[in-house]
Amino acid sequence: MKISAHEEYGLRCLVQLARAEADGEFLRLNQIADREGLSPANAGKLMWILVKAGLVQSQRGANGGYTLARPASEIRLNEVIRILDEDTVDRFCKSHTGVLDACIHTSDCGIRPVIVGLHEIVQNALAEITLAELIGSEENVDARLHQIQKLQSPLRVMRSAN
Amino acid sequence: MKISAHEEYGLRCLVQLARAEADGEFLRLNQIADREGLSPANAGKLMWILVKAGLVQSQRGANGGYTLARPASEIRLNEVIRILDEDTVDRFCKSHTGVLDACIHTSDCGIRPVIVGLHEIVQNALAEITLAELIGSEENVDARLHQIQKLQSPLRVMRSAN
DNA sequence: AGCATTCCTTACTTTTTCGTCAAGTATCCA
DNA sequence: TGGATACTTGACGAAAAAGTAAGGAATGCT
Repeated sequence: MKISAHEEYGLRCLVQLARAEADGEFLRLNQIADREGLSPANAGKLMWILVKAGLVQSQRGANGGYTLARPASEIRLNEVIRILDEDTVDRFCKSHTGVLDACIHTSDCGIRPVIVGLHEIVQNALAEITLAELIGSEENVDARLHQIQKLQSPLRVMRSAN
Repeated sequence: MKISAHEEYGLRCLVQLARAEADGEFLRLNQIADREGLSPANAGKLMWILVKAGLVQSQRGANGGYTLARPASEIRLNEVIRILDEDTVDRFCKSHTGVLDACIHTSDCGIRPVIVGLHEIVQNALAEITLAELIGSEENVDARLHQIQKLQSPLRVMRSAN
């Protein structure tokens, strides 16, 4: 259970665009790549995925570049992760109805709901965070995360008393 | 953000052992492999990881096989997933102190806490489920999952009113 | 119109992960 | 003690993911 390179780097590129959002300026591919320390070719592929999904807009030619298609405050991380996943997931489950009910090989054991439920939990947590919240300091983001997480902790506290 | 083949299959093999727990019987490699539809060679490798981690015990020779090292009710899924992850994670972050604070390349953006926090949320959710709870019907497991998830929902309900 | 800039697209290479095989070793039973 | 059973372990090949490279297409400037 870990996030892929696509997800992490794609998200980072989006954060760069969110930072540039205030200026209303376009960010060139080289700028994005430099700031995240990855090759222009690689960043280009990531950006194309995000463009295709309608999350960012691109402008070709001189003075071109990338910019967010919507305000950063209206872009939630669950959407971002879902888009960046699709590339790799599509092959596995061609028709992913809803979440991914059909992906898991049919079996009579109780594992399928675990996998599906786990994804739901992750998606719900990600839905609580917007791109705009990621451009602040690390402390703020961390606090936000633990605020979300705290809604989940009562059970743990009760149990950890044994 | 998805679970790897190691994680899914390893977990399934453990569920098989949990089912056999009541009989106090050992399960041979072939039995496990047959019931989960994977090759004996593959299942063997998974089982060895679990043996090495101390989660299951193995008995060699005639009448040998595998059995859980602890009661299924005392094995939580977060531990299982962590063990099955380690194999692939070790390469990435040699010294994973605590969760995985050092894995993420040092950067000044706010993404690191997102990744770390996300893992914490997943781990906490998994910590609420034991192996014993997975041998019931799918409906029960599903209900258990949504019970855990519900602790997280108030925020979502508030927001979805816009 | 022509040229420079920048994104777009496809194909290829490398790396990592997944699964298989076969030889090795321990245990039990007759 | 000998043989059968069954786990152990390292090496190998295939498949998928990640990253790279190069030619094509659109845009703006002079």
